[in-house]
Amino acid sequence: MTSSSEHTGNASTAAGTHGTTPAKIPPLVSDLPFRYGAHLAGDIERRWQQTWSERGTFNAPNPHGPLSDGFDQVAGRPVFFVMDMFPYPSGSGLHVGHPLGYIGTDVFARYLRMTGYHVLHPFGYDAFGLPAEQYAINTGQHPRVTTEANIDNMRRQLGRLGLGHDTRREVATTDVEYYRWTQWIFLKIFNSWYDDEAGRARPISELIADFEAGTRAPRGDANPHNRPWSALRTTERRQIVAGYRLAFISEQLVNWCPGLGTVLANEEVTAEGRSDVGNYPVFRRPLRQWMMRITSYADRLIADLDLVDWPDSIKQMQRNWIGPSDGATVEFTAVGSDIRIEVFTTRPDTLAGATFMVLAPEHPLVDTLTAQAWPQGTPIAWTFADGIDREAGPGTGASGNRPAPEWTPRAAVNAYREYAAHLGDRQRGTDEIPRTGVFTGSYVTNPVTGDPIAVFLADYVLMGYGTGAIMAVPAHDQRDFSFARTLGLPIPAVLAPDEDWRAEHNVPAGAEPNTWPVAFAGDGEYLPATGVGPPLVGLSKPDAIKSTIRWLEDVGAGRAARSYRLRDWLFSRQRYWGEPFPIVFDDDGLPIALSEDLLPVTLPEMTDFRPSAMADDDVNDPVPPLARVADWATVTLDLGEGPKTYRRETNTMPQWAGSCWYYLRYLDPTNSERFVDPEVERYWMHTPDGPPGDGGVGLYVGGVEHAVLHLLYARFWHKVLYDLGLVSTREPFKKLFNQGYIQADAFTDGRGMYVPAAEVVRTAEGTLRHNGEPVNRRSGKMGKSLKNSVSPDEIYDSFGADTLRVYEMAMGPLDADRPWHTDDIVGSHRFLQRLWRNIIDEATGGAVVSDVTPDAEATRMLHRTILAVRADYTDLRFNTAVARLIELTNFVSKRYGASGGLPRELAEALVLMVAPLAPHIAEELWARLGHDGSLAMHPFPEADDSLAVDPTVTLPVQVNGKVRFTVDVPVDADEQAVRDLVAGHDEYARHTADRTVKRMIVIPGRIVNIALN
RNA sequence: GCGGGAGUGGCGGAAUGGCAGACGCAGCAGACUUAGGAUCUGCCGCCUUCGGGCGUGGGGGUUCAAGUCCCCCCUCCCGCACCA
Repeated sequence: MTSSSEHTGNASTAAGTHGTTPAKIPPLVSDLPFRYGAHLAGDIERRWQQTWSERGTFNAPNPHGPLSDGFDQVAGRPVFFVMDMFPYPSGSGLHVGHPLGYIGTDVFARYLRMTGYHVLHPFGYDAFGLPAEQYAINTGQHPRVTTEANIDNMRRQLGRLGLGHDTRREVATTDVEYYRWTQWIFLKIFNSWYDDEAGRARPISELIADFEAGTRAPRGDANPHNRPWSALRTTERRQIVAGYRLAFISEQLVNWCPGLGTVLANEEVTAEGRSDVGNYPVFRRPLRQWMMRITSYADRLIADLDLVDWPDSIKQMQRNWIGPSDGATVEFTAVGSDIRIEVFTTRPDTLAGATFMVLAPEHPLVDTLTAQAWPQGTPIAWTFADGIDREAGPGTGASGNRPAPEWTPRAAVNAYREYAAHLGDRQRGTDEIPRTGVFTGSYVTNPVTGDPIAVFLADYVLMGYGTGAIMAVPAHDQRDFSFARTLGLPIPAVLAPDEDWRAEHNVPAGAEPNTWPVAFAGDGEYLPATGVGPPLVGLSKPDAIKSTIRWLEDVGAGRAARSYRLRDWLFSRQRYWGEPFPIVFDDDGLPIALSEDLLPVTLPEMTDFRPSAMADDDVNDPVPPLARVADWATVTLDLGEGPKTYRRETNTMPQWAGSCWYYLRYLDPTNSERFVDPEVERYWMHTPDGPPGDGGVGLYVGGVEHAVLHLLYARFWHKVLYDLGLVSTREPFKKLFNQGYIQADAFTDGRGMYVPAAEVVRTAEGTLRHNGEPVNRRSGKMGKSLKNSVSPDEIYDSFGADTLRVYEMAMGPLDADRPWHTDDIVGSHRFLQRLWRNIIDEATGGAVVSDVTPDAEATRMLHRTILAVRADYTDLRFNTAVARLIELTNFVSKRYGASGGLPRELAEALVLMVAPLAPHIAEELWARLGHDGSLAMHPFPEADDSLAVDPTVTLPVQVNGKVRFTVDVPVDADEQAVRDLVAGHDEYARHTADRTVKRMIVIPGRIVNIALN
């Protein structure tokens, strides 16, 4: 799961005295052998990491099966599954921004263990896909080699952070034993169909059984043969069934990226029409590709967002991405033939104003509809709308504005389709986009008015949305309006604009719509209409829509419909480094699923695995690298009909496939019989008290960049698995949390190129320079492209991993972006140093604690801190937890620093509370305080509410809302006692002299406010 | 344009409607020091005639009391964007 979106900008965030990246900070040295510094921290951290590893401290036993050793000791505990979005093993290693979320989940998981939970916290690597393959190509190595090396490096860097993962469960999506199950799940999806009536996926065998039994007939659009099932040939039947599968091959207009040599999903293409990976141009072209029918789940993907505890912003992004809109389909019949064209509209109420129709250039009926000759009186403008190259096209004619005789509708349509296919970048713009299009020479009949209306092709109608055709109502839709203006089409009004709109656009009442500056898209009064449509005058918009839909259904010209922005998921890639499909083809070209016992289909070794280079305008079908492995691409198998030669599918699965289900494999990573044991799955994924089907990963932390990619795909797969009874919860991730990004100053030179931030120096005059040249500072997400990365290794060496952990948690709320300042880390280091010095004699290394009972104030401080820190950890507010712990540490060092050491009770509570944040130093202190073993499972300190309260409280006294003085009152003083005390105070007399006291408000334990006139 | 989020000291950030600025960095003063980028102590929003006044993007409002709730506006960030 790779992020490639860098967000830069906001140069002002880093203004001020901070910001320059300092030279490397040498480790702090000291004569005292047991002073807590980088050296000692490194020593402590190495030892404890080794101890945890040897003892398997963070191994979480399963209820049964191979990983169940030690389950008896945790049986009966509440269960919690904490998970990070696994990384793609980048070649450039980690920077300090990467582990932010990993530290967060580790702190949380460690806290949960100390509060009695049985915690599963695994980790893994998302190692297939474009970024890994591009890296391998760039370095001239095999992706398996680079991937393994990168994983090793990341494991080492993360290992030094002391993350408490159950390392036995580590998975990489590229492991054969992992991707065999990815292929297995693909087969489950391939062998399923969506039963709209049941509202769920079902095995394809049940559909076939229905067809066989005659209890269900194939849908009309799935059965072009128009014969009953019993009369169909085997190939025809297979074709029909293929049209139902959730994974299917389809010729679609896809995003073709010659630069990467592969097609891409919509989600992988930027708004600028370029690839998310590599920023290459992307073109639309029709290709036969694997698709996944995610659109069948559109409603459930929206509805079930109500089941999960996710940030509202992410839920909203998913809703927007799925983008449901309600309306109707309306059928128009062609004039002079019985061809029927279906359009989708959200405004059936404006049907009477539809004066033309527009098809997407790729619409399948275009050829059929294109006329032989231009109808009499066709305006010249309709025959070559802007966009067709007049210089090159045959339509220019000698005079330059009159079509030549050979400029037929066919020629115009073909020229326009050619033009539309080569539109690269999506044009942006907020206002007017130049409208282009061409007349097909055909007319259809408006079912309400009975008028013939012209059918155009225009690129503003998209094949992928609705039906790929629209009825154009220029008076009430801005796009149709500007198209009508360009081509001189009529613009009759269905609704009268309201006064506000007329005033805003300076339109007099009753003005002709073709004098309006823009279309009126708002709500207004319906005008009396001619024709046979339903009466709408006086109705509200929703009622008019309902009324029209009822009318359409009555006359058989349409029905209510819902359309989605979401497209089906383009699931194949013409690349090497991905999961091979468990699919072969026979002579009739229909896909055949391999049986489960033929899994895994392993990726063949290739020395030249690069995608076939293709020019931007090459219209040949791309040849995937696997197609070049001849002895792999064809295979002889016995699939029940005796040994036959088959052609393998040579595309590979997209990067997202492996990440769609890895959370399930963590649960049972060594299972060779199943993708996950059902009992183990229920144990970890189930929410004990929730409704049936409720549950999911207890906490899932990752970046916001996956809001509509991974998180949508994974939910889709999970729902298919749920429908098939293979998992027990409706949603995969119960709670989602998005950690922020670490920002860092970046610097550009005079040419606007980034220069390495580490080499920028601040001169004596305060200007920033690189190699003597002045540079500009801006801020952006830390990363290679901005040349502002800081490696965690540098920080480990200068301060230790515990300091880095505390710093990253203290910087701010976990979900907020925050700027990295190496200068600030020293504060976190000082905190740990002070904690250490409070307990350890820096000369001898021995613990110095006393057996005295903490005094009342210290006890109060301790119990208040326990209360606050527990709440902070529970709610992932680690920044305020750190602040509380620093406060307590500072307090006890002042109170007990000069005496014979901290009271043991205080020291131990402090160590235990710090442990989730800074586990190595905490373990070391715990050991030096005389304890055997790890504190990882030691109960977290409990607060006693009664000890946390102060017997007297200082109440602020406000006069007219401003604090003027304070009074000390017993904590249990009643309101009257407080009143008397305040009224008798000297300051009271001073502030109320010459004034009338209107009221005195006493909020016991909180505040007093005196309201004067 | 549509949808979402955020504006608090020099900086990062705290504040169930109840003392705005916890905690950290930076800064200032002092102690200990050959030394300090170590440690310790204190100060640290702005203005001030030292009474106090002003302060959470701007303007209104509700309230005894508003960073917090309501209305209007401004700026910035993120997502989507010809989706009929």
